[in-house]
Amino acid sequence: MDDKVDIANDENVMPHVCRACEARHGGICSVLSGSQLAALSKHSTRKTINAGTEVVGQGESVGSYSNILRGVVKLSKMMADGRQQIVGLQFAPDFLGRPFSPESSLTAEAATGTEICAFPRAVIERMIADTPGLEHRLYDQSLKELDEARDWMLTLGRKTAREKVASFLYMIATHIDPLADDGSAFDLPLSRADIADFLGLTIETVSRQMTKLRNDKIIHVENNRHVTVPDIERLNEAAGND
Amino acid sequence: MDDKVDIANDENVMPHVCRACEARHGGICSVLSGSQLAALSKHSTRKTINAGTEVVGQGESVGSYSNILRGVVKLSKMMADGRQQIVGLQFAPDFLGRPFSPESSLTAEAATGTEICAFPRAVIERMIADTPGLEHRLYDQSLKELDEARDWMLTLGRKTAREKVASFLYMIATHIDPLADDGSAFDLPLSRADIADFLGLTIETVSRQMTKLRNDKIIHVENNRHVTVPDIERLNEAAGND
DNA sequence: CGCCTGCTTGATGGACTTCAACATGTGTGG
DNA sequence: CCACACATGTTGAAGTCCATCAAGCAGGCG
Repeated sequence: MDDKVDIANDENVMPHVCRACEARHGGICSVLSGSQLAALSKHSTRKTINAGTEVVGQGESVGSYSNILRGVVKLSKMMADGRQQIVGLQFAPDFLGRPFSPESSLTAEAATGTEICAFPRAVIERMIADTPGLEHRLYDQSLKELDEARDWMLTLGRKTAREKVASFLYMIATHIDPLADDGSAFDLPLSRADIADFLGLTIETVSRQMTKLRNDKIIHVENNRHVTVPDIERLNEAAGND
Repeated sequence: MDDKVDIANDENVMPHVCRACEARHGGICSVLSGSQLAALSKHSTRKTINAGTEVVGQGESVGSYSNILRGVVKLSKMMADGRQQIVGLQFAPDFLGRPFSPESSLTAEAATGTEICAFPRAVIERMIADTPGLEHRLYDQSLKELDEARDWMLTLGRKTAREKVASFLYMIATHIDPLADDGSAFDLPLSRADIADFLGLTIETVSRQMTKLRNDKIIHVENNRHVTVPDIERLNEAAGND
């Protein structure tokens, strides 16, 4: 009844759906006890989201938070006249949502086919209040996102189009395939239009810089989406990071 | 001896230096008990920092965290060839430092004459571990900074030079003088060079856009630093926020 | 096949940078 | 007190990078 649960016993309480879940390793669920997982899973729903579908709209009130189980979610902001900027990409097993804010200041949209595990706002917020470890885990993610956002500000403000495109490719290469010290291949999770919105460029400029990087043998492209990087350090140089 | 301290008694323990301190209201110290303040103040040192002096350098290991008591601190990143981007501005009573990271990925420099209250890393980190309320307060600030960084990414990536300068002026006006619904006057905390580094522009472009905004009667400038805004809504429009 | 969507390539123009000169203010030393 | 250097900011002219406008290409699908 109280919270002094026997650990072994507690583990047995862990819901079936959570046992094989990716978010248990690295996601916020990794800091929850078996009984907490059980409580949470009662209110959670898994959803599959097609590429291009909006999860949360800019200015909408937010009813739920989620874990990303698979896929890539893009966070973007739009101006009244339609100009758009992608301000963040989130990968599994990131937590999706802005705690303590009743409405969203940005749009979250699936960039690829995506699977999420959604919980009602109130349940998560109560659990945050009760579980310092959970808040710590969320704080850690927000610090990571802040570091990434600031890195990206340097890219947006001071890099050339070529460096921007190279920076984007380098970021994707290291995120998708974290252990690729040398040689790396991946599918781009974003269309040219999305890449342009991420880099503050136009589609045409992105395309042109991609072909230039291809001509310079820094990348190799197949089917417009599949990229191989023979020497990741050369790409990093092209991105302006020395 | 233990932590069950009588509240009234606890308040009496509050150090003299903290009683009149701005950081007790709104700063992280606002969530600490009197005895915690006492423990912290034993290790704290007040410092006055002249404009232009570096507090922490990019890549340096960080020995201490601080509260900003007065002034404005700019956070910036620099590329190997000297290109620079300011990625954040911090005002009193913000907390200065990146918890859980042994070395800084950015440079912190006083933009104006600044006063800080510095604590050793270890003391703060131990106190964070013991005090959920403190971690929550820091989490809150990092969420606020993340929101600001993402707003700024839209500005850097998608706005014109005129809109960028107007956005900067609007941001300063609302930060310095939070209750100015209509009509507002302030001193710019940043030089033209700093503003350019903040906006991803050159000094000359900033200067030109300032004179255009002046000619359009959206702002009025005295002595290059003192700005008055007759109608804050017109400035907000010029910034592209409708 | 025809139409669509996503991507590439080319030609032109414009916004911002670069280079340069000039203005203003401030401190220093004769 | 003026002469001078130096830092900060403004203004002008020329050049460059990227956006815009426009056409064409390749793959998917009714």
